[in-house]
Amino acid sequence: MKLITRHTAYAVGAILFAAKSKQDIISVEEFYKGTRIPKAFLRKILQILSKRNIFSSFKGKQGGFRLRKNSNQISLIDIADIFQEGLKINECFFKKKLCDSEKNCALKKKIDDIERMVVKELESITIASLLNYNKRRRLK
Amino acid sequence: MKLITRHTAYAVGAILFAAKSKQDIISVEEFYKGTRIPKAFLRKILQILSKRNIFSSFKGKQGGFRLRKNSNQISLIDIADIFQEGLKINECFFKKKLCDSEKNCALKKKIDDIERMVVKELESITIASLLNYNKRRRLK
DNA sequence: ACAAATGATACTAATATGGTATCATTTATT
DNA sequence: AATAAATGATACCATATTAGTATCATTTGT
Ligand code: FES
Ligand code: FES
Repeated sequence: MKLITRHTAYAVGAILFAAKSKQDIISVEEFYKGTRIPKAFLRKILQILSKRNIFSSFKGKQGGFRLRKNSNQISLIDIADIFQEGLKINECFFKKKLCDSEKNCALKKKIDDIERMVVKELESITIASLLNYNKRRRLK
Repeated sequence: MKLITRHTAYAVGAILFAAKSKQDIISVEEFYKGTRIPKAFLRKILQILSKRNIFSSFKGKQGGFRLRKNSNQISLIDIADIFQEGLKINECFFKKKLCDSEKNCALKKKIDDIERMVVKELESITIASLLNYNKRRRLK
């Protein structure tokens, strides 16, 4: 079904790594060592995340990225929004005819409802909640 | 987000059309007139739906397709299952490393939960419920 | 015999996703 | 001042998925 794409998942991976790290500024190289996400790709993702203020970035020697928000202030929906254009609600699946108008298209209405549910769920999943999940498991 | 693809939506359109029609056997040409879904494509979709026992098909002159199930016995999940391979639950988004093992990957767990929710919702949307929705609107 | 239908299947086109490469710019260090 | 280590911007390529067309074979009513 692909609720999230690899971009999103990788971004989450990078953010999780940064959130766990005690280091302040982390370079792509270091992210790579921690996550094994292909370096060039990872870099592009981090650049985008910087532009969107999830990270701040520092050029030049000793440069890298610093997580800019607290882990409970970042939710999956934020990340998915950045990388998945399609999060916007779909338009008419048909080219009319099936339903008199898009406004009272049963299929569209129902699917839109589900999408809204999914969005709400994604909102509720924060980076912090992911960290916690892992921490809890580790205790057992 | 694309919970359903065009294949699925078209299939639903064709099924709705057949369910509403008083005609018994309907040819692709007639489906086309009713739905304006591209004929060749529609035909392929109907063929697939026949193989999957949603329609029975009749070759030769006066042939076509007859809806084989009652409209409350067909749910969106049935159709989506046929046309969207990806309904199966996703595998690891990464190539390991981020999480120790796929079994206790927080991200995957949470996304899987949402997917199961979506599946349940799709199950609850029957062709009959779509027909009803439209009927109800029309009364106002 | 023929025309009107579907079956099977191969092919093409468009789009979205995933990923790489390169040159420009900035900055800490020496 | 020179250099090396970093990101910024951006163009490009590769792959997969989705969407759609075309064609030949087969069946069947008239
Ligand atoms: S999907 Fe477009 S009018 Fe129903
Ligand atoms: S997504 Fe694969 S181990 Fe977490």
